Amino acid sequence: MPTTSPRTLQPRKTPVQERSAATVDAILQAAIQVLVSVGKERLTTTLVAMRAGVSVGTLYQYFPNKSALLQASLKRHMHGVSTSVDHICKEYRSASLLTMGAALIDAYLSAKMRNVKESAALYSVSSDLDGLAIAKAAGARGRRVVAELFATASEGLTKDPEIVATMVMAALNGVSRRLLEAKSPERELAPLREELLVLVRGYLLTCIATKPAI
Amino acid sequence: MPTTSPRTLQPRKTPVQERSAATVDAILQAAIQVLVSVGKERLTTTLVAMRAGVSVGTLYQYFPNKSALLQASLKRHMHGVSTSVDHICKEYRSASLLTMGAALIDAYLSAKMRNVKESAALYSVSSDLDGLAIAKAAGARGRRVVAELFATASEGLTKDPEIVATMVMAALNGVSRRLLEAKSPERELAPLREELLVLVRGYLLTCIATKPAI
DNA sequence: TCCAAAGCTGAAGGTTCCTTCATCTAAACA
DNA sequence: TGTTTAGATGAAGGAACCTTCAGCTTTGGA
Repeated sequence: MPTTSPRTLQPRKTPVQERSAATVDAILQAAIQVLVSVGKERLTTTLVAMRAGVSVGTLYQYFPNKSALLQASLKRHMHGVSTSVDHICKEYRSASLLTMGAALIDAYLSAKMRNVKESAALYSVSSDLDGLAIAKAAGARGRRVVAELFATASEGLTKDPEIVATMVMAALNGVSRRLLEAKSPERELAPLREELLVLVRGYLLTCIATKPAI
Repeated sequence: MPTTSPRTLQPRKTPVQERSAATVDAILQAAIQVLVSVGKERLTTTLVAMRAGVSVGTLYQYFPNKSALLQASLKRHMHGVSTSVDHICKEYRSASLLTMGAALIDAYLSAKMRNVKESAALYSVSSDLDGLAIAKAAGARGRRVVAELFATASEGLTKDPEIVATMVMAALNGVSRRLLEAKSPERELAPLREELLVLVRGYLLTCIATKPAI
């Protein structure tokens, strides 16, 4: 019977044996697969369990409800992208602003393009009420990290790093989305990435006092 | 009983008397209101009908199913934005590229910001399977119209108008989205619009041969 | 080898909500 | 005023699907 879903969205059981960790992983992967193949509207917990090769009951041992399952999938995906961005944010501290911009674009786009179908399918999760909060949080976090990176730019910013980060990430998101909903994202990647570099470079040049030769 | 929904998403009855046209309008408005207040997940046809001050049966006289209702709402919203963009695309033919860019930003942002809650709520509709097709089509159309506009720029483009339009619209979309999911979009509008102008101007300057003074 | 804990099962309960249709009311028109 | 047609009603049918739980199987250690 559908109860009023408990607001705790943590797994109800934490894996202790190794096999159950594998089960959780299988369920999470299956959720993505089902999402990709039938879409969020027609995704059912039974379908996900089947795809994972377990029974529904097992699914509910690790996720209190369907929404929690979807949120976990989204978090996992977001975490992958965050990790990529975090990584280059550490690597490029104190570099030149244009280098940072280029590295950011590369990292973000390749993370999103690693699995196109998955990234595209998760947009539907990130726009319902539960998913939106996660997406917003991830966005805010990314913005903060990138702003901190920009603040270390060797040239020195003439603007608030926060707003510069906001604009760059917004442009990046806009292009990613456009890319992911294209008929053939792979084909469009190269030209759009190139052009995005131009866009971001042109903008970043307005954020520093002295303009470098290239 | 839920039948296999007919794939024709046209209204099943075309209003002939004036009152029924008013009814359709009320239903469409109510759909938006319910969407804003409870979200797509908890929107039900009965709720929409109640809000519109009619019975469910009436709703089903004009929309074959729930999905069609949502699609009609989305189309209506998209059409509003399209109209704004189309309008400035006619008005600014043969103007300078930078003028076009500024006008486009103004038109697009003010159309989206006219009703913030509505625009934000409709993102959830435009990411399910049915809505996505509509959103994609609207995006493609917008891109085409803007590319045609850019092609008339007085300076003459050094790049494919299509890709220039793609980038500008992607950036515009990215910033809109960021704006609409902010805690207080109204407060952020002015600074982000300003910065978006800088971003787009910087980019458009790379798309023409001779650079104007300002 | 045996037991306790962890993990797994899946039929069934129960709720939600879409959709229909027989019937009623209002409008247009002769 | 009577008739026809458009428009509106809302209770009820019934599909879909989330979630539970009593019992079964597997694992790991004593």
